Amino acid sequence: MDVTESTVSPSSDCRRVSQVLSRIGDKWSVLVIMLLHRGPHRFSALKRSIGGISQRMLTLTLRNLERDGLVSRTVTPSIPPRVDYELTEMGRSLAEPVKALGAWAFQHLDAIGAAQTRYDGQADP
Amino acid sequence: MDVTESTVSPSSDCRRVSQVLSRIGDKWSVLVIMLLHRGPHRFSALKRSIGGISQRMLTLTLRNLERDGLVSRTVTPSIPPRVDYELTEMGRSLAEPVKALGAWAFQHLDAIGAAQTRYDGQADP
DNA sequence: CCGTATCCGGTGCGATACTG
DNA sequence: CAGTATCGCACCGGATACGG
Repeated sequence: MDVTESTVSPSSDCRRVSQVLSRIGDKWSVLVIMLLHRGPHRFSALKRSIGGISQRMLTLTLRNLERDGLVSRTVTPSIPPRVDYELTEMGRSLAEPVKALGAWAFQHLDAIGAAQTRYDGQADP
Repeated sequence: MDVTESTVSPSSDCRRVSQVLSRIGDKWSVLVIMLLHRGPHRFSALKRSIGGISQRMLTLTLRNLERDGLVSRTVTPSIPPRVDYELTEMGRSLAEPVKALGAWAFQHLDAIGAAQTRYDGQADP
């Protein structure tokens, strides 16, 4: 199905799309996805790689991603226990557009910064 | 510069990228961008097209996008006043990766929905 | 090691009312 | 028409402590 044209989404779909996008919009999901895109990671490896995330938010983020079918969670019941997270096929396919967006953001970092300073400069002082 | 590989972003850039992505993550920005991608719109036209947005959030969203240099705001001082919003060049370039993401979301709506039901089904009841 | 439970401050966002 | 101002709540997310 071609989404780029002809499909004027009915409002219900529109809201559902927004919900999906809000997932990638929350604070940590994108970081987690990008890390997992390099391969499977353990919980603590993710926690270490992402500086400044609380374990609460990491578990919540991973739960949501798992619920959406984007990451898989495999428990190895040893002592101490070991849990590995990995992108599913769908998760890997999501990584592509996300990477494109990340690349765009990176390329326009300074342009955006300049625009902000310009905007703030003519109002604040 | 090639972002897709070899560039292990230093943490400062990483946070700035996250900030940019948080813009597209907030509730209305993407909708506004997609609407403006079809051409310039007046304030009230945007408000009408997006069902359920308060005028407060519309102004805030537009202000932020303007501050980032993504949309331009042109005032026609008539009575009643008229304000048109339009994507800048940078805004149009952002629309492309955003459309890709939107297309992905649309394509995977049912897969995600199914995954969620499956996940909820084996835990809740 | 991997989580869950609880508390609590910051803020995103809607509702409403008022200006130019 | 296109905003700004104010209030109020819900909820996100950090800190901390505890359990398997």
